[in-house]
Amino acid sequence: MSRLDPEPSLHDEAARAGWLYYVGGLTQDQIATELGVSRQRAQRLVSRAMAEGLIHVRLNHRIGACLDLEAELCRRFGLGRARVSPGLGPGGDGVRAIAPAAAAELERFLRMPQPLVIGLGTGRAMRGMVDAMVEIDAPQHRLVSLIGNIAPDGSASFFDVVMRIADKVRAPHYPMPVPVISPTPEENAAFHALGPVQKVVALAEAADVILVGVGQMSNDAPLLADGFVSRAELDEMQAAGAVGEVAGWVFDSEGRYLDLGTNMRTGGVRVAPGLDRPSIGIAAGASKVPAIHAALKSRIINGLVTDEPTARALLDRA
Amino acid sequence: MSRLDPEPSLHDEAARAGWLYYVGGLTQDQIATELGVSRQRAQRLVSRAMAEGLIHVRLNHRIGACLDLEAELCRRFGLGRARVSPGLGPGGDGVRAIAPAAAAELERFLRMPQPLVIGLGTGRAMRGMVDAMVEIDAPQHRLVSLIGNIAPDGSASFFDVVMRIADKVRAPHYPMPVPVISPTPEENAAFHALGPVQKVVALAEAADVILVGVGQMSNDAPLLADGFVSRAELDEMQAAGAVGEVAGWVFDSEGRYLDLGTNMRTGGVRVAPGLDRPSIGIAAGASKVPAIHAALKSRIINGLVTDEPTARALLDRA
DNA sequence: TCGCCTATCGGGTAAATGCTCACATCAGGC
DNA sequence: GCCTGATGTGAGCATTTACCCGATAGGCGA
Repeated sequence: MSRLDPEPSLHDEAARAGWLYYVGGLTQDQIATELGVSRQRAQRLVSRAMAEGLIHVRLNHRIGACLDLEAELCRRFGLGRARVSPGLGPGGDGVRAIAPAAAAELERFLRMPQPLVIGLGTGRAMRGMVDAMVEIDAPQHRLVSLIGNIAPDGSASFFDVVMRIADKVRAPHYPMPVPVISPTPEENAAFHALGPVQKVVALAEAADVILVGVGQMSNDAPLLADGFVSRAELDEMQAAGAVGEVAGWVFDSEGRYLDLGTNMRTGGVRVAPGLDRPSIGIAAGASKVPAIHAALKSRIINGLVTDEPTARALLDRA
Repeated sequence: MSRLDPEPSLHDEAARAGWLYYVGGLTQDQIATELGVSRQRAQRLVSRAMAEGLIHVRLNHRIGACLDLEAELCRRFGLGRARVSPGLGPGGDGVRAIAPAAAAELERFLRMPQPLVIGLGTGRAMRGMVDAMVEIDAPQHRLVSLIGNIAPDGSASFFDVVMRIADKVRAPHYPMPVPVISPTPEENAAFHALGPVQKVVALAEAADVILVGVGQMSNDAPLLADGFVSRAELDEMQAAGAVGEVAGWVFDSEGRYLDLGTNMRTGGVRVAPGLDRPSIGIAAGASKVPAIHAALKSRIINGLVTDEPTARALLDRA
């Protein structure tokens, strides 16, 4: 039936194979016949469709245990909103578990008709969220990055969360044109003195909704791994009680931002504790529990998307 | 089907197994270990999760060939909206193919903030649509059935599309409290003279959006199979040129409603040709091509959700 | 033009999956 | 008390899938 098509692209073919497999329930053998390719190619197309995120799978059932955890999180931390995904077992990846729930949460805001300014952080969890979301037309909103988009080594691949979302929803987006962390406080101040930067900062500070990842500050902190902070500086901040960071801003176990280390040179805007607007953390994983707990305590975040084991650990702590 | 016997723990377990399998990518063996059950049970839970629609799969890529068909359908029939799903191959089931697309279409309307009156037909395609849709809170809308909900044999299982949707979106719904087809025109008129019926009819006639299946009127017409029309009457209507029906109202190959047969005794409201509001047909299958074509010609429907082979057949015909 | 390098292909195979069947359990009726 | 049908369970087995590997073709620089 697709014999008349001039040249279906690889993506088209993969999408079709995935469709036949997951929706149609055909075997890969049947797909191979249908598409006129070998079994092996059909198998590759199917797995490619999945790997490239052409196929979206969602769970349409709220598991009781997760609902209970959500209610308890809301109660214990006074949250406006909590979503708990089922865990993926011992070897499971927290980000993978929460990505669909985070995407649903983002989509919820995107589908609101009134124009919103949506402030966004970065990180693996945010990236997972983007990959899991579907395309929606929502040009009424504005997407603003809370964090600088200039990395020390110039690589920007890590910071395209805002761009990728904007791409999927066809909404205007505002990257923060400053270094994530400048070499000196002076340079950081110089950047922030620029008119265009101030405009983006003002927009970010007025964000109606904030979605951020939460980073931990132990010895394998992402800030260290990605080269934003030196070992010595990490030691200094740890000594001062650092347990986590949101949008690059480091805080202690009570969720108070520190006045030292990289916090003196971090670009972009910090999420103010105790906002009345939604400020939702997207984070899961045993190592992040102290960081999430601190951010919840001081209400840097007033909403949370996490997974089952992390939720349990947070509640055990309180 | 299992709506009446709620088994929360079983559902939870199935949902969890499906989650681990489809989202987590675990093998059934690992799931069995994780959940502490036998592999066979894990397998059954996974397949149950799929069968009961706990797991939703959607294709997040518009295949080029389908987009082309959509554009061509819109152009050729002056449609406001057309959606074409990839076909499912020779043995494929059209309803299964279009269910996700139809669900997405319905969800699009449901997510609109302004209150809508949504008129709905029945049939396998509509039923598939409901099963494929996710739960959304949309209490601002009203769902009204276009077709009577009293079957000749009293069974109502076929007519709970509106109820099921209302269930999923927690919106008020208005069944049409008349027989689908009354034994005599007089009885039908008597029903329609009742105050409450007139209110529902008025609501249905003012519907902002209409979603209907399209039935065919050949010798294996659903109206005959379900006992709404006798063989003799079907013959009579076929002789008069009947090729299809929408919400029980039979029309000829030009999409003109007939003035004979069951049309004299059909309850509910007929979809007026040439409405300016969206009137979307949900239908696929080779046997329905003449019926769909007729409905499109007279603009009983001005939008269409169908699958690839049906779309091609419709275009070949024009 | 040659030769290398990379991506893809198809065959083969071990692992994973789903299906059927025989049996256990249990509630309800005679 | 015993039958009986419905429902669920585990084992075995055929089918299907995922992955490894050598072969091959096309791109690209020398």
